[in-house]
Amino acid sequence: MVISVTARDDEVRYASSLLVRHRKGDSIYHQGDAACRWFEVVSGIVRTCRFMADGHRQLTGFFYAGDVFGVEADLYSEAAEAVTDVVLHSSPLIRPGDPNRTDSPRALEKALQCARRSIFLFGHRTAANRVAAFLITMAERSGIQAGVQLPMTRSDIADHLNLTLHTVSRTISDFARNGLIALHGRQNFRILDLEGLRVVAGEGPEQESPASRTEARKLASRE
Amino acid sequence: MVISVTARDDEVRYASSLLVRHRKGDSIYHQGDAACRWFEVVSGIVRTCRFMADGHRQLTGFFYAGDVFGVEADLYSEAAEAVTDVVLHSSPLIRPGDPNRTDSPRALEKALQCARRSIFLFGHRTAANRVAAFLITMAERSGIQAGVQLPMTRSDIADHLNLTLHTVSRTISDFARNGLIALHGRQNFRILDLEGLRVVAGEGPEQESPASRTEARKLASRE
DNA sequence: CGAGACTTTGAGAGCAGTCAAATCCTGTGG
DNA sequence: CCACAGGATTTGACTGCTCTCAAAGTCTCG
Repeated sequence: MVISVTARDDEVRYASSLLVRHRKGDSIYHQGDAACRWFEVVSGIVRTCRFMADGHRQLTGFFYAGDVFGVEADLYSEAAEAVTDVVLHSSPLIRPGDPNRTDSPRALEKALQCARRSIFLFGHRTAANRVAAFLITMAERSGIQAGVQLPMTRSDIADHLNLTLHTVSRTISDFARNGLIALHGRQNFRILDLEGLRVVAGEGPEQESPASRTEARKLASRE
Repeated sequence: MVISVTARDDEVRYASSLLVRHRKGDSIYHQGDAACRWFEVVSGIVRTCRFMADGHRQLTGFFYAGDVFGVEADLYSEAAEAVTDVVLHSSPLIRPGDPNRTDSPRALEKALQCARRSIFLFGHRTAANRVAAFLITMAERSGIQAGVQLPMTRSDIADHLNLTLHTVSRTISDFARNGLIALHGRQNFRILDLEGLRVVAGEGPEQESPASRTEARKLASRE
């Protein structure tokens, strides 16, 4: 069942369930829109972002197949955009005349899981910590070790990790120089040394000795 | 209904609902424990924290009266501790012989709301941004403008904002010197200039001009 | 092949972390 | 009631990591 998202009438708006397609770069909903539907990613990748008063962008999450976004109470507090071409499964949050939410606990749990993942990333202190943790997460989510895709731009990654795109770029280049990963083009990499990457992320076996932290820093430092 | 939390038998463990008391500093559950119950704060304040492999602590959230924590799927991914003496309302996540979760969508929504608040804080770039946003949040949650309590230590705040306790202390002192807030002892403050604080947080009216950012920096800078 | 966007790299400045020490509080014991 | 011990907080000096500003390089799409 595929219904164009341009339809506006309530019949479609409140259809219990529909599939929606969006092209890369499209906006799915805007920050401040009335929150009437929630989404589950069928294929492709979505990003949610919030625009701050000073003009800078915070990227609150990336959503892959199976992930849930748009579960909000009143207004969407963040925008959702398609990172790649996407297919979404969309359901109403509230039906007309029915004050009960129709989002299942399962959807909420998934949304919570995604939120926790974002919080976890921010627990890492340095740029190397955060980028390493991000790359590991990407590899785990894609399920493959070789040929992991990074479909988002460096700028997206930067706004997600609260760094600048320069720092992200430098750090990724350093990882490649130090043999932790191998880059194949801009948006494709392979992890060469998962243990080393975990140590740089601050999640490694880490003997708790001050020496090992110095070690991790050396690995992550340029040259 | 008050039942001591030291009881271990299943009758209590799976009681549909009970009140629990904890003293300041007590651990409510540990990272890695089997997640069998979730909690709603009746009074007092709770913090959840995750201990990273390198020994540093990430404080994932503060929970006030009405907030929900401990809603997790399998194991608790973070520890929960009492910041002050607390009273909690506790309910089982799963009942024996009943594979369905008993946490209501409402509890999940609250947990999600708390998670979003944490993510929001991290969207702020500088130390001044984050501390200002944190203080505003604290004031809003306490509902009062004057005499806002900061029951957690500077170290707690630092681990929550991903800063050091030194930077937190310096920044708060700067705010006081610049007339944005007034400190009354260590754990009590009053907002003197909410608009100014919002500007420093990067959430102010902010004319979008480069000048205003410089302005905010000056306000936040020492001297 | 060319235009444009995205990415990489470099140099310098500024902000936050580290190390160190002084000061302030709080609870305890005399 | 006061002195004291211990922890928490504040402050200072310095280092180093990340941001800013700038420019060159690379990839993609028409």
